[in-house]
Amino acid sequence: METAGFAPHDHTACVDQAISAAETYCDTHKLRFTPIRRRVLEILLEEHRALGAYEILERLKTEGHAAQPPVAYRCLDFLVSHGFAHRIERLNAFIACVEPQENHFPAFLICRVCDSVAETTSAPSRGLLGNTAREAGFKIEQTIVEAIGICPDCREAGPQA
Amino acid sequence: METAGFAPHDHTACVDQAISAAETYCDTHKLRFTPIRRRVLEILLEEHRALGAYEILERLKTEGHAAQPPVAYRCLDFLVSHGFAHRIERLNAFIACVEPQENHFPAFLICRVCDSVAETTSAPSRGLLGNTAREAGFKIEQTIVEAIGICPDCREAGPQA
DNA sequence: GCATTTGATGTTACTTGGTAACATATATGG
DNA sequence: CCATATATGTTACCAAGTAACATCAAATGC
Repeated sequence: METAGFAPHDHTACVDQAISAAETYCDTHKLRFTPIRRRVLEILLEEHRALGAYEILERLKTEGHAAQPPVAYRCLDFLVSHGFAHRIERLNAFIACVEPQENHFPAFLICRVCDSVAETTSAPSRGLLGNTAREAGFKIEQTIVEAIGICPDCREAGPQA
Repeated sequence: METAGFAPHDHTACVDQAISAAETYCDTHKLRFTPIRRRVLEILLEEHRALGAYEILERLKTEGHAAQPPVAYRCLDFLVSHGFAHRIERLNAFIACVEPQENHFPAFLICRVCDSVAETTSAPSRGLLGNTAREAGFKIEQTIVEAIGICPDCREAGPQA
């Protein structure tokens, strides 16, 4: 399954690398990278697509973890608030960050046909939006940028209008 | 209640004007601006803030309309798909468009303290995001841009961290 | 003007997404 | 090793959204 960058790459290595990067980051920032938090991040990395909280919960359940909704949401809150994962508002779903701690202005390309998600960057608060906000006295803390459209694979597969 | 532009204006006039603009647009485009669609748009315009579908439903119910969820969602789908209203993903809510048919790249400033929403414009698909998408072969059809932060009123009212 | 078709509304029943509140366990700092 | 903070487990709920089907009204063809 290759959806995140619409291009192939060595997936096993990217999972391992991301996990150990997260481990290192948590060590140096005195965050607790507990087994269940780690496991949820692994699931997101392995699937390499946007997963709903309840999908994650299902996987945890089959693996013998406690699996009431708050379990998943708490892990996801941790991962999102520390930049290891992102929430995709349009899909009510979560996806592992491809560049943790590096990119603080993530933007997403979301295919409306297959729901694949690619992460990229954008800084709308530096442009028109930022100016407007400044003039209005609104202090921007975070931006959500999600582009909806058709990914290259679905485009080739046929016109969906 | 002044939340949309963080600045005062003549609200009664803006409701009337928006409704008759919608009416005219529907006439010329052979769309059916039915009583319930009109009423939902009026509610959004009157409240002048982001409303959940179920809040709208409550109001319809007290006014004697049918009020099962699909009633609200269908009206909202109509209003959104024709540009009379927008969906605020972050809030799972809907708000009347301030510039129907004019601005096809809406962006929103959302106060995380009072949930007020201001509409403005942004065109991220013209910048970095657009370039990345083009290179990847992703065809952008719509963009969601929502900035989270603190509005001027809440900022004055006191520091909320 | 009447039948046909198309689009809108009404209604039931259900799925998915998210959280408050509280009990329990596990680290970590004195 | 005790106190405190933080994380996990669990119950019970609330909020958001939709599929499917019945009914109704408006436009269209004849």
